[in-house]
Amino acid sequence: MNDTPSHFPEGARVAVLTTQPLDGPLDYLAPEGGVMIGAFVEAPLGPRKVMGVVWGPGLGGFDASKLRRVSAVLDVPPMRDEMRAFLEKAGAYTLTPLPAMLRLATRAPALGQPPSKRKVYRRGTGRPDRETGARARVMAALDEMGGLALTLSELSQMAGVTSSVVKGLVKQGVVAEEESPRDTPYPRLDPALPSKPLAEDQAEAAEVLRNAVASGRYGTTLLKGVTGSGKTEVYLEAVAACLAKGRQALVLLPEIALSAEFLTRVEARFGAKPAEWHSGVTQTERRRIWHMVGSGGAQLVVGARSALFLPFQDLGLVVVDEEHDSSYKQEEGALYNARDMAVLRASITDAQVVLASATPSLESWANAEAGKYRRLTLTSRFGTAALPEMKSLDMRGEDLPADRWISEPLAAAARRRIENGEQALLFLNRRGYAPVTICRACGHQIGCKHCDARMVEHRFLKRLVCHQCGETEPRPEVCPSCDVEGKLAAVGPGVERLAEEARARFPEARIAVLSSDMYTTARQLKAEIASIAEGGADIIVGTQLVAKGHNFPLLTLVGVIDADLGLQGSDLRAAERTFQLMRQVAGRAGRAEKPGVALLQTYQPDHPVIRAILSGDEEGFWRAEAREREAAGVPPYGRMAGIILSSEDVQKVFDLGNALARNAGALRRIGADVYGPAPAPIARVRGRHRVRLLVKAPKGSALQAAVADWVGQFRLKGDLRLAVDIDPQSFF
DNA sequence: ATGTCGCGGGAC
DNA sequence: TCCCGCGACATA
Repeated sequence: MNDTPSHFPEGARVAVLTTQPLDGPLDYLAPEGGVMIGAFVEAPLGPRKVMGVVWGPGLGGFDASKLRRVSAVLDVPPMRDEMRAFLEKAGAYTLTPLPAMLRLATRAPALGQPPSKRKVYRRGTGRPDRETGARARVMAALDEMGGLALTLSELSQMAGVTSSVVKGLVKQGVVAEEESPRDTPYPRLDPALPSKPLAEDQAEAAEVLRNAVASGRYGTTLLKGVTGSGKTEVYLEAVAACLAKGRQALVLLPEIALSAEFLTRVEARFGAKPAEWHSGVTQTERRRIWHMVGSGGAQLVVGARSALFLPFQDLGLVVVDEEHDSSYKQEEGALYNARDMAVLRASITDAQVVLASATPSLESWANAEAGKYRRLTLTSRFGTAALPEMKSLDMRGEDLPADRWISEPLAAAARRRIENGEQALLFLNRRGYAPVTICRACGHQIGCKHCDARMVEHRFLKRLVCHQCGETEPRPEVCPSCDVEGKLAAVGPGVERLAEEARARFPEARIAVLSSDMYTTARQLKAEIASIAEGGADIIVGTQLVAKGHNFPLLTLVGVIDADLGLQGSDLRAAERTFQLMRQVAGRAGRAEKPGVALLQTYQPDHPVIRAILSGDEEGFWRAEAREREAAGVPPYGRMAGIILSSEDVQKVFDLGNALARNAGALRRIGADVYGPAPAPIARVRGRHRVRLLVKAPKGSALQAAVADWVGQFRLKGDLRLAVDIDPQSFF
């Protein structure tokens, strides 16, 4: 079957894939001593030397006399066959050129170089000339480590001494100083430690997952359960089974930088912290993880989506927590959804996938419904918490002034909670101060110069911001249309304006605002969340930032200011997103020590989505949603369309890119996913321009024809490729 | 990505 | 006439 040679003798023709933005691998001659397939090498490219991977036998079709020789084989274990297969399939799936895929897989610094060293200290053989308290503490600290070495700062901190005490002991040979590579294995995790007691349905689900992992085969399970039903404990048992089998596990989290809580739970279950991979980890640590994952020195990685491209030696389980979360979509460079890539990768390495969510994505729901994914549902809620009671507040009967949004019943409910020492959340999913700025002199609404959206006033930032393409400008004093001064008025609510109203309505209460543009660093945000959780605020005014992650034990009331907000407009996924968001936000009041309530202010209490949210009839909702999509010709999974264009007329291509951005709203209405702002969908590759447009459309459908036709209007010479099936299951 | 080549325009 | 800077181009 497999006739690809695994070793190429000196002088043989080999294909080498580099991270240079070419179309694919280039042919080289194997170096002295030959080279293995998958080997990391250094190869000459023009006047430079670049890193690459031996991808296979030479492709030929290039003048043999012009071939150059691979200049060095790097001292890194070769890339495994399955990793190459994964990168190729994932690249084909997402229409991403292979070099860009390789870049994802080599996101660690100084790959080829030998590991840097640092000094470490352990117990030596000598005896101290004098016994002092400080010296005794150093010895005790080292004895406690049972032969494991410590760094100078770790040791002096543990012993509570200055570094000179340690240095003094080193001179006498009491403490041994050694050089040790920084790339050290992670502490062993012990899957045999006892788990938390599990409720009956948790125990059953855990057993199913343990058996699935034990099978050593591919399979995907959708693990569904409301907030607080104990999904984490259940999938940690799958992780335990995987580790016990000697295989590696990966847990993907959407907001990893904010997930200190999760790491603590892992430590409680397995006795040590796992490796942590996200954009915030240091270069040294990235390198360590990359190497340890490859050599088996890391059993469990907890990470962001890019952790999927680490060189696992034997990956047995991938958990995608909050699988519906949109941050699994990578929208720059390579375009992919980590949820789908997890399924693909697992199928290649005979691993299990657990997709965990309280509100699964329509795609996963459809795959479970079709029998492609196993489904496990957790119903009982663990501990004392109960599902928050959910009620609608019919706003048609409320007589609110035009610049106020908190209804009387909601304000009264919030007041009662605060008086009890509990917390209330006022939720409005709109960043900034006001969504519309209108000129009272001429009626002009300030729009974005680069796309079809309106500019949103952000008073905190003192700017107008486009939420579609990211364009910002200072807040103008005069109307850009009629030049009249002082007539620009803010219309409609944003979270900043809601906070203003809350401060006026509840002058005694401590009010915290949680919106992403108020915090410049994740650290700041993390600190604010922690302080709120400890009771540092009475009222939280927030955007969807509060829907995720952290648990607020004092929060017993969730008030949704405008539950209909997401249902306006004609976004194809509006219903799905609103349903998920409302259930998630309401769940924030379900984790408190006392039973909570969620109040949804709405003008359409009879809207089917609002009714589904209130009744909790998820199955019914998904079925209706799937039917509706089918009727619209837009199935949960569609096709990815890639358009590769020749640049006969460069300006036209850029016009297309700008048109894509300008018409992003219109495209979304027909079900297209437009990734990135203005020229982002365009990549220039060797004189040709590549535009990628992701469309969920079945082959041969009217939608697909419409997009092709639309692109055709630009009269570009190029081929429209509508090829790749986007359901990861269709790959195997 | 990035080094090289070739060309146009400005300074001398 | 020289040289700088920019864009196009090729990389095996």
